[in-house]
Amino acid sequence: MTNSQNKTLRAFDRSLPMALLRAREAVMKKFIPSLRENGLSSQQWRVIRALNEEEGLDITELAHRCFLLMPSLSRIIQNLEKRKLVIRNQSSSDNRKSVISITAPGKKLFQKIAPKSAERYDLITEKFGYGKLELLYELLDELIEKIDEQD
Amino acid sequence: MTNSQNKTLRAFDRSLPMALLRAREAVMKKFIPSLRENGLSSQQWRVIRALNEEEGLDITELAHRCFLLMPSLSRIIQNLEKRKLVIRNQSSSDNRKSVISITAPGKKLFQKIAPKSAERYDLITEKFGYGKLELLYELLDELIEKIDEQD
DNA sequence: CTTTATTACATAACATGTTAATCACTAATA
DNA sequence: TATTAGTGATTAACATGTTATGTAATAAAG
Repeated sequence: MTNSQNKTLRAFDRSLPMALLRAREAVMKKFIPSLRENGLSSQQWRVIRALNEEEGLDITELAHRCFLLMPSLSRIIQNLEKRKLVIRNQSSSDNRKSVISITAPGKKLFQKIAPKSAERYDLITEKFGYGKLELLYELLDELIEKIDEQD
Repeated sequence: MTNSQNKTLRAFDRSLPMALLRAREAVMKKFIPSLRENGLSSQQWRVIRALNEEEGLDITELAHRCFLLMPSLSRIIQNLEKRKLVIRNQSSSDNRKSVISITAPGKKLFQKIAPKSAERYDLITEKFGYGKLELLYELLDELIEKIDEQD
């Protein structure tokens, strides 16, 4: 019997979006405070982290890597730019493009926060189990893959 | 070797929050348009759905069930109230409490949208597999549980 | 009964999510 | 070359996320 044959929708505890939201919330809960202490939102942290991984990314590429929409990222970069954590340069080959790089203070901030992130990740790995975590990643990847090939 | 011993953080494709965010996005992607056609956001839909399941919930309980913060829910209810999709009543036992109920038009709207939601869910179940979906739910629940008992 | 603490909810302020519109620049075509 | 289409990025407008603060009602303590 499929769910659509039920007149009543499955309850929230069997709602996949809600389950994913709750899990995400649980994972990040204890890390957010250390970000806030350093004046960063989780989105700003994603940008800093991406730029630390690879310097000199155009905004479209950055949006893709950080899973942010362009308007959000546009504002975030303006914010980080004012705080001298990132710097913007015009692309020489295409004047429409801005190339964003992390600054020295940005890198310093990253170095300060990164251990907290790793520590949190290790704690979760230890508690939940490495194997299960890998399995979860696999399932999530496969779920996305199957849905995308459908849509 | 634990990850924290690496100087470089794991890349985004091994970031659990990002993986959960992407999965959630994939799941909801094709359902959002049918909500928008009916003038609802996904959060407003959660509220309508919760109230259809059980009428007469106070705002705090509603926030808990919909996994929304009170300020967000406060605005959402004001919005839905203006559109006559829900109605607010003062609690007789406690004058601080507002009891929210779904209206007849609200129910009608729910009935219109619910099949689309169920259809989407069935499609995902079919493509991904019922067993894997159940396994995913279990893993997510256990992840949350383990993290919560830690924190 | 009065003071104090707590609870339920609302509001403020700012960051982000989201869709649409705009603007500047580049590419393609007549 | 002039026109048109496409691309990269920003801005606008509104809903939501998030923390802090305010307010009224209730509960607890004295």
